Amino acid sequence: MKQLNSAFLTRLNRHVTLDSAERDAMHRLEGTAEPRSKRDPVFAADRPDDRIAILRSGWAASRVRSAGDQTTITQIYMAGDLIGLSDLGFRLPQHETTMQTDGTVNLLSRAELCDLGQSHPRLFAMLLSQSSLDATAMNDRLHAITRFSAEDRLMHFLLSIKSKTEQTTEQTSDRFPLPFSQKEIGDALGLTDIYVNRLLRGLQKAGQLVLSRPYIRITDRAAWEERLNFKDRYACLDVNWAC
Amino acid sequence: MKQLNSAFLTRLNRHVTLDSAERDAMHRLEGTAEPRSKRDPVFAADRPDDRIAILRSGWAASRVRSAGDQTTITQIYMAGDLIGLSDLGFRLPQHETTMQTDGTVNLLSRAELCDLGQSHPRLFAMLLSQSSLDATAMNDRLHAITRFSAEDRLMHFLLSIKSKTEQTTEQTSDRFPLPFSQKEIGDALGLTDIYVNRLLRGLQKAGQLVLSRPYIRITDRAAWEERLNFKDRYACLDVNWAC
DNA sequence: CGCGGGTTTGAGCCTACTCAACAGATGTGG
DNA sequence: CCACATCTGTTGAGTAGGCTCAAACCCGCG
Repeated sequence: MKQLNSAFLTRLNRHVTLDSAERDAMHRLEGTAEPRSKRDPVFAADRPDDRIAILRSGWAASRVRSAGDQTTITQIYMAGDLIGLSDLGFRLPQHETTMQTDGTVNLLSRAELCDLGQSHPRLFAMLLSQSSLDATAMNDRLHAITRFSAEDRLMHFLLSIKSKTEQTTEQTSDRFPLPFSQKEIGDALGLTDIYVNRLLRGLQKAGQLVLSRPYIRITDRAAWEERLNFKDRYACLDVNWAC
Repeated sequence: MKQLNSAFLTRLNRHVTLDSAERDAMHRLEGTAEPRSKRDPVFAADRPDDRIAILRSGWAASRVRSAGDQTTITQIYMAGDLIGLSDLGFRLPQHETTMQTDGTVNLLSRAELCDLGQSHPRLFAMLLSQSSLDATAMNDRLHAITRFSAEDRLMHFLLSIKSKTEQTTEQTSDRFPLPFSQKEIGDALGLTDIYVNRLLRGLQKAGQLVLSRPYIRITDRAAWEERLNFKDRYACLDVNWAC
């Protein structure tokens, strides 16, 4: 299979068929890929940046921090995700986004984004769809963190990571990567690293989980989804509404 | 002061100056207002609805529900807010949105939204800005719920409601409306109604709060903002980036 | 070899929950 | 207009889930 040049398009490709003009527009837009190492900021930290990024490979994460070591991981990005949409309404980035693994990104300015909106409204609609998907996933996550027990929260987190990896890569194996320390998982779930550890060990001991760093396998995914009433939003995305 | 016809424009008006063509476009788009009573769904529940709504007056709220009475209020909307952006990527609404007070809404189809994008890209950019603002507020909220103590969570909630009301109405009084039962506040914060009650009474007894249903007054707002390191995102919105 | 980041385990504690009961509103039908 | 049902708010007593503190272990790395 021919490797598409655009990570964003690769993602969309399973939902719509694009004409060649649209493909070309995206390719031109994405330009060249910049490498980033683990822990690097996605955007250079030194200057006010009005750009957005398309993550081409690797994982990234956004954090909110407050007094002391109070940290929350608010977003997790994988190949094809758009980074910086939530900063569009501000002059300065409100979010701190760093690479979670080594990877590459494409940077584009808001002006380029605008041009896209006018010349290819359908692509723009897809962008909106994608961002609505993120918002929906966020709502689900908020609900899980707000109302679930610690164990259910952890399960929900793992299921949603798994769903998202499936959106990105063609992969039928149950095994999927989990490039987070237990502390970081805690920061995503509102738990202590220590408690995350206990939960993981517990699940592993109960045979529900196989942990082989940095990979993980959920033994009986269907049972978990049943138990949590998990909805795979990624699976029912529909971007064919553009005029 | 002349009352603008568009709730969305009224909101934007403090950030940008719009030309008359843009105003006209919005007015045409919004069309007529439909009344809704408290607890009514914003969108008619019976048919798959591909529309989005602009809330013209009153408050609305979105909920996520899971097994039993596990409910989370994920979004709170006030006059001028756009409802349904997070469903754009789906055929069926993923979110259950109901009126929190009596009010009125304007409904528009996705097709109309698309037209707007092409004919008035600047308005579209503002729409994106607005939605990025919501996403940012959501991230802050996630952080608060994830890492704050119950009392801090409640304070954060009240501060953000207050900030949002200021965005909507020109109001210098410290007093602001809080059209939620204690159970609903709990659903927004991940707390029990009983515990919300204890917290509210405690704060009131400590003189930090004055409660006169359905209004509330924060006695020393600055102190709270200091304590929580509260950032008023609404205040620093910048929509002047359209090409 | 020492060092630091991540993981693992134990013991004790506190925050926020549960259950229960009642008082006040609000609303509804006769 | 009252009687009844329901929703909301208030308070008390007891419980437990997830936290804190502390210490060890593992592993890669300089």
